[in-house]
Amino acid sequence: MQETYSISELGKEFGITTRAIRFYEDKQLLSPTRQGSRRIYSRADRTRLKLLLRGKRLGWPLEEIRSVLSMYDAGNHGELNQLQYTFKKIEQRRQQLLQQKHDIDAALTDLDRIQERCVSHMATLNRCCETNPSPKES
Amino acid sequence: MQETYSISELGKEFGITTRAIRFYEDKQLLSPTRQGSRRIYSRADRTRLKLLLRGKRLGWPLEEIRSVLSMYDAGNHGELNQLQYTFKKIEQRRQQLLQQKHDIDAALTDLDRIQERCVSHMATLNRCCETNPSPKES
DNA sequence: ATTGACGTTTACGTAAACGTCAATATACTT
DNA sequence: AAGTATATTGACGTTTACGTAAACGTCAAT
Repeated sequence: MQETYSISELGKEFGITTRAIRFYEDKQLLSPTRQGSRRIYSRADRTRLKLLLRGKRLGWPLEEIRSVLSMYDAGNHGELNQLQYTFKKIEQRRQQLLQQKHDIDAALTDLDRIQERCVSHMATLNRCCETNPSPKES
Repeated sequence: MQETYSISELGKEFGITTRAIRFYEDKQLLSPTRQGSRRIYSRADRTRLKLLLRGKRLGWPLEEIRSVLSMYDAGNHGELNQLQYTFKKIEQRRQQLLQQKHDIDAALTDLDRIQERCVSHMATLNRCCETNPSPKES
């Protein structure tokens, strides 16, 4: 496992363009160090990117992803009010995630039903016009 | 429960603008009947809209939502190849949903950890400067 | 010395998903 | 008849999330 990564390495690993990665930096989601003008990504940076992409798969806009990523940083320090605020924010996020989970379960149930209907209709078609009656081994 | 709905009724019920609803129609996601020029939404139309919004909560682009909605229609009829195609598509969608579910579980676990760290740090703060030592009832 | 791979910034383009008027029509109410 | 509420289409604007060049730097290998 490497210590640092170039921008194109990360791009290849995660299947995104370097343009996208630079864009995320522009939006304050990443902040790699530099060697001259070149970006050097640490393991922590890589993890951040990974989390970012997970957020994307869950359909979050970048702005929300940014606020979630800030929670990862904010859990350890800061003043009492800040921590309480973070705590609350996390609760809200949790509720949204549970809502999404319900939506997923509902969608999966729906897909089950549709697939069943699909199968039974295919069976009907097979009974109606038997062009391919139980193939035997040669 | 009503038989039909106006566009603004649906908008209010689901917390979206009529502009959005018309936009969805423009994109072939809805197709209400008309009374003159006015849109009349049936229960089936309402259900479709509900499914659409579920897709939105899961972060799907409208184009994907359209293809998913078409599965709901396509399960019952059509030729064998069509049904097999639909079947395959459903499988793909199922995989994506399972992926999302994993992402959600991972995110929930992360939130747990952050919150714990939050709490323990708050406890530390309390031990350090006891400005509010265990309030008693008056 | 040049080629090629990789990197940089700057700038303009674009698709998706609506928002925001404006002008107009229809329907009900007072 | 006039006002109010609700509807329509059409056109243009906006935000998000990048894509797509353009023009240039850097370094290693040929």
